[in-house]
Amino acid sequence: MIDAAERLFRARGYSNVTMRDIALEVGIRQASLYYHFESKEQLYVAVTELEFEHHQKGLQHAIEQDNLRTQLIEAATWFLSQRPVHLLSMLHTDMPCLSEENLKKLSASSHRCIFVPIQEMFERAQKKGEIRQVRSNVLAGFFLSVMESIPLVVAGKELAPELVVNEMIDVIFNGLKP
Amino acid sequence: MIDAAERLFRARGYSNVTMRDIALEVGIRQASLYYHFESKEQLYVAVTELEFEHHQKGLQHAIEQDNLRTQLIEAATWFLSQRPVHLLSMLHTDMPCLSEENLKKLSASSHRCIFVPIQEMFERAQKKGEIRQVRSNVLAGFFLSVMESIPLVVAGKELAPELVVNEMIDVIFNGLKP
DNA sequence: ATTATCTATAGATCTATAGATAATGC
DNA sequence: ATTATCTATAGATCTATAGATAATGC
Repeated sequence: MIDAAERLFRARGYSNVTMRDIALEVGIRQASLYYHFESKEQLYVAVTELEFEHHQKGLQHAIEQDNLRTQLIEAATWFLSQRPVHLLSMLHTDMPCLSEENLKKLSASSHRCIFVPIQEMFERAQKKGEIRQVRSNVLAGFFLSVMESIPLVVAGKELAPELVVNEMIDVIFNGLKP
Repeated sequence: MIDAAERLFRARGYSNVTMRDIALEVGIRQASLYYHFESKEQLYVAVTELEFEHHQKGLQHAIEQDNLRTQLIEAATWFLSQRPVHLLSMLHTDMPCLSEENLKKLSASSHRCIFVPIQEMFERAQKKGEIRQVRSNVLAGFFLSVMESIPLVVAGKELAPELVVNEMIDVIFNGLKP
């Protein structure tokens, strides 16, 4: 049930999924969903929060690596192994449909579970002298937005996502200079 | 009218804007919109296509620069001077609400007007030996997705977008190596 | 005569609630 | 007795159409 809702919300966005769509996927009637969740909004918030925490756990393995390059590759591998989060779409299109309170809750959640772990990878690498000083929040946004764009860049071509990730991480480290 | 629709669609997405919202913004009644546009979908397509062509024109100035670094800075400056396109959200959340035909039309439009111009900047720079060989479509996706994320990274902080752009372009050229 | 608006409303959804019903566990 | 479903439906939108009306241009 949570899983069906997650799949649909992530694929189409909050407003483009109806309670009927979710019920159909689960194999029950639309009204029956209200026995488990008090509203569509609450269902969305519950599902999305679990998803964020799931990613936080999934990123642990990447964090445990001992150098930034391996950390980023593992983080990218993790994201590619999961359903796309479409974080930018979520923040831009879905969140404003929610109540002020839920918006704050989910924004904080996405920040804590996804943004901060990546940001801290960069910060630790800077402290160890692995990379030079660039605002760590810029780098985290940079990395995450590029992750979001991979499905799009790959779409249509016979191009392996892992290959794109490698090329991308290589650019982050070595730049484009010849 | 086109402008009001564009502002609303871009700010909230196709499904979260009603014809009533647009009419209210314009100062007429909802039904009156149907004198000018045969449907909500057609209005969205018209508005969005104009927007893409507007960006194509705006990117011309960047293309005319004689080295990649200046081209990217001018392109970034252009995007920051305009309402955010939220291209990723559009492609992911809005487009699937349209008919097959309109979806193809707008996908092609966004590719031709926005993606290709950036991609060609990278390709020309590679031919001139300014940068090393990395798949140009990966680089274009890379650059555009990072542009999309800037409003988000900047949000809340007292951080100038231009500063973020500079840091970002510097990373693209020189990498993060110390 | 044409153009651009308006009012009114049909028809389709969508969320959410009320109350009935069947199955399960004590 | 509790749990999880169901049917039915109220109430709120939303898109789009029909037909009336006012203003403009010949």
